[in-house]
Parts: sequence; C-alpha cells; structure tokens
Amino acid sequence: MASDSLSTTFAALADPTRRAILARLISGETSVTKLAAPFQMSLPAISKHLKVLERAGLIARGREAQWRPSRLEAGRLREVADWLEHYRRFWDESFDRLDIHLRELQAKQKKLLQRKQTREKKHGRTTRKFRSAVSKA
Amino acid sequence: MASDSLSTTFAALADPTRRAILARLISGETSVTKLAAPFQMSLPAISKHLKVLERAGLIARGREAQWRPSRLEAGRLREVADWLEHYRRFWDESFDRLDIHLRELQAKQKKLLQRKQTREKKHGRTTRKFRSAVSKA
DNA sequence: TGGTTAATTAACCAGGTGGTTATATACACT
DNA sequence: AGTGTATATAACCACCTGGTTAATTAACCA
Repeated sequence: MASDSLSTTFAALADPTRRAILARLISGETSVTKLAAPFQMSLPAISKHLKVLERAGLIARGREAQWRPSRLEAGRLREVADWLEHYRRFWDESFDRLDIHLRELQAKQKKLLQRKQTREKKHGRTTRKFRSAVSKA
Repeated sequence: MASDSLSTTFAALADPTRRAILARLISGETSVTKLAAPFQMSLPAISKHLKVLERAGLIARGREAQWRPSRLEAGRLREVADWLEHYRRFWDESFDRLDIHLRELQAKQKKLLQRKQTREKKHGRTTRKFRSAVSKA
C-alpha cells in the first residue's frame, strides 16, 4: 500500500468492519471488547483493525487501567472530504449555484468570526471553518 | 477485499496512481497511452489500474477504433460523499449552522426545480439534487 | 497481405492483508 | 503473591495487490 496520507486513509476505510467500528464510535469512545462484540471474528482481529485505523489517524486511543478506549479522530475524514470536493460538480448538477451560495456564506462567516475573535480574544484556532464544504477548484 | 460497493470504491481510491488518473480525467476522456504518459510504470500496469477503477464504477470506457477512452463516472464518489456526511460534524464545528443554511437552500431549490419541471415537462430526473450536500443524520 | 499502433492477457513474483490460535503483557482485586 | 480480565503480540496461513516481461488481440493503413 502507498504510504501517503490519503492512500492510507482510503485503505483503512476499504473494509466494512473498520467502517462499522467508526460508525460505532460516533456515539462515543469505547473499549476494544465492546467494539468487538457485534462481530463474529476474534479479538485479535479487531485489535488489528484498530491498529490500522490508528495508523491511518482515524482513531486515537487512550489508557484507562487495562482498557484502551478508542475515539473518533475526524481530521483525515476532512482530508477525504476536501479531496472529494474536486469532483463534486460531476455528480451535483447544481454545483455552481451551490458553490456561489456557499462562498457567500463563507464570506459572511469569516467576518462574523473575525468580530467574535476580536471581542473574545480567542487563541489557537484559525478561520478554516467552511473550507471543506466549498469548492477549491 | 470486501465486495460491497463502498469497500470496492475506497480500495480503488487507496492508490495515488489511480487517484492521479481520476484527476486527469477531470479534464476530459483520454486513451490509455495518454493516461499512462505521466507515469514511469509499464502500460499493462496502467491497464490494470484502469480495470480496478472500472470495476469500482469510478470510470467507464468506450471504444473508438483501437483506442479505449476512459471517462470519469462520479456516482460512486457521491456515495463516498454521502457516507462522509455522517461524520462531518466531527470536523466542522459550524456544522449545525451550515446544515440549517443548506436545508433552506435545498427548500428553495426544490421549489425552483418544481416550477422548472412544470414549465418544461422534463422527465426521468427526480429532485434529489442537494441530498449529498446536507446531513442525513 | 503485411506492418504499425493500441491495448489487453498470461505468467510470474514480492510483499501486503485479514483472518486464525496460542502465548504474553498489563493492570485490578483480594 | 496469585487470579481474573483486557488487550496485544507471535507465528502462521490463504488470498489479494501492484508491479514486471512476453505474447496476444484488435483495429487501421498502404
């Protein structure tokens, strides 16, 4: 398998068990045994799947005594969404109009955010908010 | 590899060569040799990649004399986008607000489309337009 | 008919993937 | 210290993947 980030992410997503695990993690972090419960396969198999997801950066794992709770880590999914945007117009006929609307939204949003940041003096976060929802092409 | 549609699609996308081929096809359909040109690998290798993309339904292939032009087929990418939507809120803080805006847009769009269809008596297409751009959760 | 160009198929190979069972590690409890 | 519970690692296996070179098919051209 190629070692770039997108390839690793897609490869990790190319398995229904792993996608089911991600889906389960939507409702909160859980232990390995609880994640394994719905499946017929052995625990080591699940352990391997979790390692794949972890290496792909799709989940992060904590430590609580002998439990290793997994939680969703959505950054890589955003990368996928960003990549997909290049192709949106091929399946979404109304893309151009939608794009225009979204760009307007984005502009408004930026201004709002800038004002908010000036008021509250927040730190750390940049203003990338809507980037993944609009075209980059 | 699992045989369900999403798994096949993700597996096909988990290779930089294949993604590069898709990117190339954004600018129109092309022959195998032209698709192969940017890469160092042999023609049979590209041929295999194209077969993977074709089986995944990401491209379709025509026949023009001895050429087999490939063209982008974005339906499966839409499926990926739809799947991704379940996770959007995990990377997009402003998801809820965006969702509201998009639903409003969708409503407007539906009305526009209905009027248009009444006027032109178009057939076959339903009004699923913005489904992939908004949350389904 | 024969030659050229485009693409695919066949046969092969190294390395990866997804599963197994058996064993090991880590922590909690008494 | 010893036991139970949660998880990971090791060793193994069948199959898949992504590449190669050589041979084959298919269409055009003269």
